[in-house]
Amino acid sequence: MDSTRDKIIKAASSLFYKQGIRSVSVDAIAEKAGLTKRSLYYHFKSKDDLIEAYLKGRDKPNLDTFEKWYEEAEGDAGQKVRAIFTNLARSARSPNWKGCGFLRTSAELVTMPGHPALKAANQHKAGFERWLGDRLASAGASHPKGLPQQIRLLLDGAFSVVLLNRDPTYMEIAGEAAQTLVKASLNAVKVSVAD
Amino acid sequence: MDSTRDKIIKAASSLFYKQGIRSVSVDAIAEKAGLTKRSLYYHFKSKDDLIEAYLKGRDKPNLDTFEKWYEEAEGDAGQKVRAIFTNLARSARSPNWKGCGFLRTSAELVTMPGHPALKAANQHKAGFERWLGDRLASAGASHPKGLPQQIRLLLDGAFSVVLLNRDPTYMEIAGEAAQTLVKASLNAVKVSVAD
DNA sequence: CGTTGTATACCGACTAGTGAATATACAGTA
DNA sequence: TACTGTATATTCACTAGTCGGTATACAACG
Repeated sequence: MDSTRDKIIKAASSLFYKQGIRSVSVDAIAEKAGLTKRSLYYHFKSKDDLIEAYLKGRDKPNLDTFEKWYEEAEGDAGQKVRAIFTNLARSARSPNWKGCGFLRTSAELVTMPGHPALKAANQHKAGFERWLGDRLASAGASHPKGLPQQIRLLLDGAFSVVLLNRDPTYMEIAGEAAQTLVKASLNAVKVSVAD
Repeated sequence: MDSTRDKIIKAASSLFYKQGIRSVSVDAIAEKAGLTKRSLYYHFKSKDDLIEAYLKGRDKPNLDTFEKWYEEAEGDAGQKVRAIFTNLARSARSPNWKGCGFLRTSAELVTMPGHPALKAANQHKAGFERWLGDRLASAGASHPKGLPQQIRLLLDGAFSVVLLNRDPTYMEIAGEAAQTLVKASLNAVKVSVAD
């Protein structure tokens, strides 16, 4: 039993992800949600408000998916990180896959720095880094200087590259690189402990 | 002495890069180019045509800049690759910097797979990988399996991340990671030769 | 005379957002 | 039980403006 507000967010999210922000009209969202535009404007004060709600609503589900992929993977931290990319590669093979909604929205809203949706996108990505840093730290790679950021760079790079060339192989390549970096970081710790 | 066509491409490129594709009207481009819309449509058959010309026009200049940065850097291949990211970090500190036009365009045109502009973007990125692969190969990292792709992933990742969070530090972090990967690849070759 | 290029003026479709009326649900009260 | 007040939620019809693209005309030039 979705509230009306939830129905609107669902409709908006689906359309925004599929087609982008500017190319989706408020009319289209209202129609998909099964109500008139005027009703939509009763629940949201503007289209910008809707964009923000879209990204805020994707934060937890996305993070939960990463968490699940990481947990159910076998092996050491490097292999578990790599598993995220492997799973993403599988997703990317679906024709419905359209890259990362956060990144695409940020590309479209360059003219609006400070837009609340961009803040939400930033918080989501920062949350991912924090989560990854925690996992890595508890795996022994204590204080892996810049490692979560490096992996995030590979992840967001893979999103962008595969969106452009539609070759999910790049997702696997990014996964290999991420595993290499984790391994290098663990070795560095081992060496410094041995000294 | 720019031809009318060149003036139009310049105006379009400037506006597209600054504001994105959909948010720029053909009227605005015509005005910036100093002619009427009807004249613009004499030289280009559609806005899509203009988008394609925009990206095609950016291919060589961008590649040349990378080439220059690589050549003028000191040190081994790893350090030269890293220099590209360092230079990019400097660019990214300018308020006019708006990420990678190819990537942003690809994010905006998700609904138009096969769009000629997307093909141009793909060719540009493939050209970058080829160029990088050549440099790496002649530096001794012969057939560095997936290395140019990995570095491209870091590069495009850095474009996307810095566009979102406006923190050029990530450009440097990507540069470090790229250097690490080059070094690891060179070592792997050394080891396999020693065996 | 014909080709190339420019200008004015316009088209139909679509845009985000709003004014004003109305339907629905539920509280207090006689 | 029946009436009334009020907040919530929804609808239709509309505004004022923008969009990509075009019909028509005409000027310059070889």
